[in-house]
Amino acid sequence: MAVTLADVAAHAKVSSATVSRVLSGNYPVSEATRTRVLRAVDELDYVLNGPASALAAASSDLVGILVNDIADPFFGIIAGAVQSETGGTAGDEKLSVVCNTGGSAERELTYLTLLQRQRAAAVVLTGGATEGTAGHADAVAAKLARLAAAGTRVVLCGRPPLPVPPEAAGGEPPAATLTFDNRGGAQRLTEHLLSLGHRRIGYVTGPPDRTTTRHRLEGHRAALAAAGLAEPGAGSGSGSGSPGSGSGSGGLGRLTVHGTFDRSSGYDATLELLRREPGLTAVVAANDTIALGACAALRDQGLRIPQDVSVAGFDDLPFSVDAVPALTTVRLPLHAAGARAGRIAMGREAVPPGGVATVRADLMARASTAPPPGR
Amino acid sequence: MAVTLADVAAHAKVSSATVSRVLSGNYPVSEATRTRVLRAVDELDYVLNGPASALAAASSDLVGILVNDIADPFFGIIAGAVQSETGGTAGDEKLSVVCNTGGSAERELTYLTLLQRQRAAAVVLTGGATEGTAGHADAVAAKLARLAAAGTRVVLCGRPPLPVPPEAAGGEPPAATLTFDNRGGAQRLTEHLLSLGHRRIGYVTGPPDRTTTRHRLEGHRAALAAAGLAEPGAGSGSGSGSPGSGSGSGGLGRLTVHGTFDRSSGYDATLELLRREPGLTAVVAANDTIALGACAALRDQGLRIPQDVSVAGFDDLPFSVDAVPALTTVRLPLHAAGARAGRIAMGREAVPPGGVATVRADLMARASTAPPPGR
DNA sequence: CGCTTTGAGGCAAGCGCTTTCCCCCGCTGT
DNA sequence: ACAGCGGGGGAAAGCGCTTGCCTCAAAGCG
Repeated sequence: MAVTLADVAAHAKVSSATVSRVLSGNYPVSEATRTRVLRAVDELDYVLNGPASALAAASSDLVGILVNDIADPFFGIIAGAVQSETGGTAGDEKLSVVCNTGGSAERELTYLTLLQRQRAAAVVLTGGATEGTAGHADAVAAKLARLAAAGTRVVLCGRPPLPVPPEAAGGEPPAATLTFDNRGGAQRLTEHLLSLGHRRIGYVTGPPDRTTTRHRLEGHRAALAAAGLAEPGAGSGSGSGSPGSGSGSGGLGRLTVHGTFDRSSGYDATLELLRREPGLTAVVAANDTIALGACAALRDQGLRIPQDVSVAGFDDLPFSVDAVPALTTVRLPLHAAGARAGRIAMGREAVPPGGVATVRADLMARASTAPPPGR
Repeated sequence: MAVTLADVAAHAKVSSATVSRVLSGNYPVSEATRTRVLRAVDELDYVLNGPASALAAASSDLVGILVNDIADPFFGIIAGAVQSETGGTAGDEKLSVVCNTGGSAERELTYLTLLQRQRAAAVVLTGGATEGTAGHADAVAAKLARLAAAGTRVVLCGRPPLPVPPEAAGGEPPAATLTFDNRGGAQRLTEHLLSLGHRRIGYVTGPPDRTTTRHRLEGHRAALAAAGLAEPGAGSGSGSGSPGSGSGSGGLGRLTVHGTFDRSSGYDATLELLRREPGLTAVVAANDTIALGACAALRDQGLRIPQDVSVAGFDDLPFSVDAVPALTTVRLPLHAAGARAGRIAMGREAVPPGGVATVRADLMARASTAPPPGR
């Protein structure tokens, strides 16, 4: 039905092999022939058959990007940056397949299989891995190893490195990893609050089964602990290896409330925090979106920011600087990290030594934090 | 190198045809055989070769989504919604390929060709079509017609319908279209401001070569005109057919300033507006992001919102309700529209009669607009 | 009881490309 | 002038799957 290579070949009076060579460009073809072929391609309006090409060449030009939620600017920015490196650059353009996992390891696995099926050239995984469902995390790791073995480049961006498989401890890491310094950033943020004089600091976390959530909380607690303010009932940030222990909401201190990474949970959690500790002088949120909800809740309670209560977020999404007052937060260089991930995925940049690079997370002190009312 | 169908067949002691039938499921296979095959698939860790399958079956399970900028929540939300319908639902899961066109018709064309090459099952185009580069718009339309002819479902979401090709005036429209009521929404928004008593209303538009920009501006002017306030030098919203006339920034009234769809252009444009007309009592922005920039600019000039100047946006992105004060805007049901586009793309929902459906745009009057200071 | 119907599964022909061989032709070296 | 050589181009063998067609056996029928 459609125009095929053979049609073009006939039209240009050459063999189909020649046409293929002209199109792929990796074989010497005389100038005369090349123009003749190109003319024929043009006249017949020929478009290469991707599947056939991929089958014959045993490679495709698809790059997969797994995100938790594409509607969330956090992921949107990363995905966009990855694309800017993998996308329609003349020459070796790749098509990027963005897959919404919703943060579920199960769907992650599904998509990974789908991408494996397409023989994707590379896969970039972003977002926190869900650790909840025990078997899945391992299954994901195993799948990634298999993808890597099949020649797909695997890059993790903004998630912790894969556990090194015990059997192949010496081998190449199956995935290049760009991990954000969530722990350090969170720690610096809370230190900032402490140095302003805050002592009653509430914390609104993300979903308990995300590593991102856990690492940020650990940083927060480390800062608290260093100031001699360890919360009761909080097992301060220790080993990151043991998933099993409890489904999450146990063991949190009185000033820590779990939420999801969205605005309304930030709103509700802040109300809850206020109920538990009316004398709160600061609220730290696990991300900017939660912080926005926190601001709304505080304002609805008649509290002024930052005069009565300071608020801080994490991520430094574009809207944060426009919040009123401008939000103190921790900047994650999402675009830069995504772009780097994209370059690694394209094989244009070397994998960081050891397979893992930590991306810095800088404190952005802005107007939403100030000394507590007492001082 | 990889496990193939034949390997599975050998392992299960059946022919490869049978394995294929078991996997595709559209052919009667006895229960005993099916389990045997499935077991073999499992044991060998077999993954179908997508390209080979697509080649043989002459169809693929890719859906393309073209957006201007995936990092922009406007597009992120639509893309996410499309995916929720086309994505990993058990059974006929499709992989969605998100392509950032950056609003350039040229890149749009590039991606369309790439998708055509992949024999995509469907393509959803969002975002305003750039009309600037004359030939490209036609080329895009022609390409879409060709895609449609080749069996790819084409859906336009949030952009105007394709011009009906003169030759095939009676035929099926090549694309199903979901178009936002930008003109009507903008008109209602400006009417709202007028009814509050505003007369000196500044307008910050988007890029001049987008239909979205134009339609919103037309609605704004229609409202102005109806109130007897037509701006000098503004050819009030008339025919939408003639692209050629001028590259855009001519013909705008004194109170209209062009920007791009981003925050900083909103900031700059608002400053410019203030310079031109210090007595301004309201600023209408072509979208929420611009409005945020406008708010920042006004605030930096010591003006209060809404007591001194009212501000309104368009789109009702999630952050708009959290702006301080909450932003008056026009709500576009992005998620619903995207989901519907996805369903149409999957062939699960009928194309609207005539091929075109208009999606409503409702005024959301919030705290950022109030009567002007005089009254 | 022999013959037709029917369901399950095998055979093999491609799908449209890439790529390995190989050949042909014109050029250089001696 | 002839063997040698190298570059441009053709023939054809797959790549791994889907599917039309056919076979075979068990079941249904008169």
